Amino acid sequence: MKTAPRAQDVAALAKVSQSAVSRTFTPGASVSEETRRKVLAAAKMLGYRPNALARSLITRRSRIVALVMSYLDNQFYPLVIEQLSQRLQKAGYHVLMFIAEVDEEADGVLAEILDYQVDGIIMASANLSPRLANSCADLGVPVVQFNRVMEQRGRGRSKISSVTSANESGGRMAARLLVERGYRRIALIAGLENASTSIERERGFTDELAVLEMRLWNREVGHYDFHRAQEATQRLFAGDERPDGLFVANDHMAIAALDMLRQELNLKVPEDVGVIGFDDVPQAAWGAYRLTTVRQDLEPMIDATVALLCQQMTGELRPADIVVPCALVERATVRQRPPSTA
Amino acid sequence: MKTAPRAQDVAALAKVSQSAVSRTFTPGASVSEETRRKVLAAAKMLGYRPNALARSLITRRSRIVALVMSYLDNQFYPLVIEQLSQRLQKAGYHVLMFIAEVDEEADGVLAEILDYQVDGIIMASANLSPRLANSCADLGVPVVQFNRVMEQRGRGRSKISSVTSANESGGRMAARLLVERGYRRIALIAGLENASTSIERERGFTDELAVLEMRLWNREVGHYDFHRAQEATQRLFAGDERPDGLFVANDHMAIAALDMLRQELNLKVPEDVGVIGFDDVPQAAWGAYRLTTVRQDLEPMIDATVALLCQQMTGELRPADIVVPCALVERATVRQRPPSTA
DNA sequence: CTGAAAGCGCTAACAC
DNA sequence: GTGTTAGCGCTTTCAG
Repeated sequence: MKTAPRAQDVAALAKVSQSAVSRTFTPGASVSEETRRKVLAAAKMLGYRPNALARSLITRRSRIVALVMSYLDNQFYPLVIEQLSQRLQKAGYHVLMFIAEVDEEADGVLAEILDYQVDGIIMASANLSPRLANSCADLGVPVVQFNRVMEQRGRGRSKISSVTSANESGGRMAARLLVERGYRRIALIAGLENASTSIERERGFTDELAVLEMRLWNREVGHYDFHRAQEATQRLFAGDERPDGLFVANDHMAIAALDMLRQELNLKVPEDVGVIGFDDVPQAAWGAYRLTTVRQDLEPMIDATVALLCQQMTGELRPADIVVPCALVERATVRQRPPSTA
Repeated sequence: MKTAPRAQDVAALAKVSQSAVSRTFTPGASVSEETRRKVLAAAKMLGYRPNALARSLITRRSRIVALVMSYLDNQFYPLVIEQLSQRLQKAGYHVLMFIAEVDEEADGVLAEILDYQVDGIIMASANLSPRLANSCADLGVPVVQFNRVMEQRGRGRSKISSVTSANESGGRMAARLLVERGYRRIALIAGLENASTSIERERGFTDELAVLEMRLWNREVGHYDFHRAQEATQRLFAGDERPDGLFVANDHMAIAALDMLRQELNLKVPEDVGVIGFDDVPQAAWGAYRLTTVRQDLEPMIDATVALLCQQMTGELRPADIVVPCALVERATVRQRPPSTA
């Protein structure tokens, strides 16, 4: 267990100064072809690679980006991790992962993140307190929230960026489809009361219902959790006057609802009740579900997130809020046309 | 955008030396209650926290652990990420995440990892070349492979650790169950030809079949991929003499097979064909599938991984290979008793 | 283009 | 217990 070779060692072997070694490993530094060759040869011999920590200490750029997440049981987020890390890796950054407890404000973890001098932070499905948003801004560490926005949206220039899909508009689409297909007693399962995604989807949904001169039949909260969504479904369908249409704030819960509806309550979907989810996770397309849903377009969301963060890290851009359109994906949990008896 | 306060600044404000500041932030260093109080007060005023990079440079311990993964579409791995990061966080480590392309050897990414002076490496569902395994060992960076073992298993003292479940024994269980329940034309869908999980599960399965004086009816490779598993299923059931029992190397593919069997081929499970998966991912329990499967017991696997790594990082332990038992989970894709006509 | 020298922010001897 | 000092491995002036 020998210790790793240092620039000094390479310099000695190549018979050049240590700074020459540094320069060969610094893109865009001026070194003669001759020295570069010697250094590279010596480096290869020793298996030398620059110590990223020491480099960061002096350059004040760690090339590390923190990614804060929760809800990994919702398959949407693994996809986010996968794509984000790959894109960030390609851009020359490395990802420090933090799992935040669901529903807690991620403040504790954030202090630790900052200790590592990260160049930027991505918060996905995690809430950032305004206080910490400020201290990040003060330190010049850009933050982009993914799929979440801060409470006082729109009020004044926010200091942190966000990338979300058009949740409200997605909610509207769901409402329109359900009504158009002849469902009349329409209920909703919300996600988390304090999550902007859930709030916005619900608002869009109920607003559009109002436009169509209908009212929400009933409402329960599923906390973006599989089991709790099943309980919510049960409660929704416990009374005599059962709903016949259901909008669920995400696919993960919609699938839970579907299982409950079919296996436990012996209801037929889409005949007895129509169901719409949100996200379009891979499972929504699985043969046993074929869930009609509102798609969040992951790729442009990732693109925007990485672009936004990178530009802010290089100081090219100020914080911004980006909204990516949603699209309705019709599969088999909403009927194709209103029942002829209607 | 002010720059972060340094220990120097705190020292000045508290009217003590800079080393006093360092000591108050070093657990187990000797500082009088008096100084400690002054330093803490000053630190709070300025919002000081030690720079982890600078600290690591000198202590030669970064408290960073690298986690290399792929296959995030298999829900087993998001769970692994979630649990591992939480446990590592609790142990005072931070997680640098890398997504490796499926099927490539993760050598490229590993060099970058080592640049960051990580204290340890966990490779989950990713293959490490023996060459790099050696260079990690040389550098004194412990590696534990999660759910994968190196090719030349058993031969001499390996330099890196592994945590796996008893894949072979799991495969045997599957074979026994299928035969016991009267299935006779038994086929298999393998994962990846070069993945130890797939190889071992298959070996256990066919070996046990042999013990029971049966032979594998047919075999296809699904590459641990949803779509390719569906194609494999199609091929398996294309001929005249269809299999009536199917062991699939993981749940992710088993679900794909189930969809294909029921939706496309109009076969009844478990009547026409019995299906067994491997892993027991959350989706296997979903109402629409209720997949009979071999459970990998995640918690003890995580425990072992974290314990192993931590002990090796502190030098308490040499590399080891740990194998966690599997358990059969019966649900609804294998019939309860052999058909009476048999 | 190259080497010498300073120093990033911190910890760890070492004297006192 | 405390301050002083010497680096950790590297980048970056600054002369030459």
